[in-house]
Amino acid sequence: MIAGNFFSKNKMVLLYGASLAILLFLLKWLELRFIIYDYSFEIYAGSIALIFTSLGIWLALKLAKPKMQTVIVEREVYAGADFILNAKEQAALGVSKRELEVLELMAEGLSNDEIAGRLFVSLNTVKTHSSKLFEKMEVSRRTQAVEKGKRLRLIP
Amino acid sequence: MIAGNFFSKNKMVLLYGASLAILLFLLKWLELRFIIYDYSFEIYAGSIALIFTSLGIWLALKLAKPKMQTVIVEREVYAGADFILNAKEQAALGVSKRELEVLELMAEGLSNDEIAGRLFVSLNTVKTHSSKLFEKMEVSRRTQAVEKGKRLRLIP
DNA sequence: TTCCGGGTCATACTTTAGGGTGATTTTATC
DNA sequence: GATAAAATCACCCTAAAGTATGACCCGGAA
Repeated sequence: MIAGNFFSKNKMVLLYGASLAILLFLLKWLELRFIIYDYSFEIYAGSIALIFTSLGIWLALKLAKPKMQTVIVEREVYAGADFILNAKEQAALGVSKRELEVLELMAEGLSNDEIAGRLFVSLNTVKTHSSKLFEKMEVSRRTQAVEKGKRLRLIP
Repeated sequence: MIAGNFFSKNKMVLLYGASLAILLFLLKWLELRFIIYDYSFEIYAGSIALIFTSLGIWLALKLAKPKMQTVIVEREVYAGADFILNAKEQAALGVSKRELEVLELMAEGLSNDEIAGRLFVSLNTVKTHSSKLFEKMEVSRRTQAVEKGKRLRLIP
């Protein structure tokens, strides 16, 4: 992409040079035909113009180069910071705080054993919590609990 | 698109050529009017150099401008309702359509057996799909797969 | 004080999920 | 038509999840 642009730019410069040369020759020809004042002066002026134009181009390209390296790639930040717990649903289902904690960790994809480690309790305790949670939420699997929990806004 | 670019570039060149011709003619005209090449040849040459250098700079900047427009800013606010599958991630992970279907049903909280019934395939097939899916997604549990799938926008 | 709900833990058991291997068939793709 | 990828299915085994039951502790309410 960048190399392509550079190539096209060079191409442009060359094209410009060619057209300039053609123009100058055309001028020269016209000059020779109609007004022949100073022969060597025209060549001198033309070459000066050519050289300094190319110098200007080169200078500008050289100076503008660092300016063009603005490559910005922005990705999403996974918004959803605005989570408010649906306390009514929680109360309606009779889900306790601890059970909600378990549900949250379930949603993160943790196993019962990992949840036990996270909450500093035994595996059996987590199992008890999850069992009661499933009963209260009227589901039979952790995946269902997570899905329903997200739907009822018990978890983000 | 490409033809258009080329045309506009050529247009630029032609425009430049025209302006160059005009400038040269103007110079010629000035020359004829005041006859400056006798005593101030240096001034003449210097002004030519100056004019054409700035012309070159201007030209180069003009041509370099479209290069700066290649900046693509991708901002996502994650509205929620409009789900668009992240095909890049799917391709990057090598997740097939069928595996995505299984993942979707997993996210709904269905068991492997239920997924098998939904897709009219055997339980073993679902297991194979899920196994490959987990391998590709680099997870080890369905809950993790669902969580990561939602995060990478493979599923709503 | 008694009672109850929440939290803790344990044991035993069943079900589901997941890993590994191998095979066949369909479907693109070159 | 050969090749590769996807989809299908089976069997075996282990790990994890889920069910059932019982027990203990603790703090607040009746």
